[in-house]
Amino acid sequence: MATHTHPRQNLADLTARLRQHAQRITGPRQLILEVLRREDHPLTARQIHGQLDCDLATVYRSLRLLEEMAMVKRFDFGDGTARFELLGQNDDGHHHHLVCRECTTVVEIGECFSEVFEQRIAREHGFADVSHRLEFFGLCPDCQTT
Amino acid sequence: MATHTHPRQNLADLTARLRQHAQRITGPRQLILEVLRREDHPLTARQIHGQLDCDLATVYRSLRLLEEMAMVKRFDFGDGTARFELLGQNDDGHHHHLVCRECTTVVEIGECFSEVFEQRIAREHGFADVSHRLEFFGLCPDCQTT
DNA sequence: CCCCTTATTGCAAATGATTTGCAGATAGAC
DNA sequence: GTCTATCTGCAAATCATTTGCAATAAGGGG
Repeated sequence: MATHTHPRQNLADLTARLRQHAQRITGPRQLILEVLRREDHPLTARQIHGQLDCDLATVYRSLRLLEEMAMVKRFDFGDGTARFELLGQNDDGHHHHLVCRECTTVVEIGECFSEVFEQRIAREHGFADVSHRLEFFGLCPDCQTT
Repeated sequence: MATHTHPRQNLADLTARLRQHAQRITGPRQLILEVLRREDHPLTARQIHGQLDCDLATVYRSLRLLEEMAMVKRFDFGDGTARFELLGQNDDGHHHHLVCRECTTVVEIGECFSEVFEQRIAREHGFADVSHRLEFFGLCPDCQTT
């Protein structure tokens, strides 16, 4: 589970998962899943909305729902805009990214180095249920030729 | 430089540093430095403004200036609100935090584990000038008794 | 296949953090 | 003290995200 995989799940499975939790299987919800399914990288609500034909508010509402049912994971690259990735079954989606400061190209980083430290930090400070958020930033090969 | 220190710098030094870069040594700018100087933890612009008597916009403008001159460092805990900490001289301010998900109590984490990985990740993906952002989240001792 | 109830959508307005335009205020050089 | 460019305060603008509400549609029951 250390490696980040993109199983390219089929829509039927996704719909089934959606059905387990959500009240209604609606057009917008399926469309959002379709968009996320064909992307390898996290998308903003606005980017998703751009490939769809429904209200932006609906995109936000659906993403929140999908996040609550652990079908989607929210990432934060510190630019004030949330990004979303589809999660596989039984995947907690924990992984990291390497983001280009210039062009926002995203590389998925499968491994996680900080898990070991989580334990120690939790113990040292008496915290429970400790998780972490780690993202890398730099200049991608293309953007270095400035 | 691995440990995060709070030298509690004196105001004269801070003002001197401010003078090196900024155009004017103004009241608001000195006040903001004073507020940050007596806090051990990152503060939001609003929190700083609460202890001052100047416009919120001025606080934002000043923080931006101080950040540009590396006297202040901006942190992002993923809640949509930036937080700021005073930096010591020649301190890049790189360190991490352990934040309580309930009460937002912040523990400063001096050590950094990810530096080693930065190098490798940069090499593996051809990125240059790679940095990272890492924050831990959990439940502090007080908030576990729910 | 239609109906009915309730969840969901679209639209517009609200929110909250942060930024910006502009006219009046003020550091700091002379 | 004067003068001028840099600040500040205030109000309005932005941007991501949320929310109220009336209109719409999903899907269980007949």
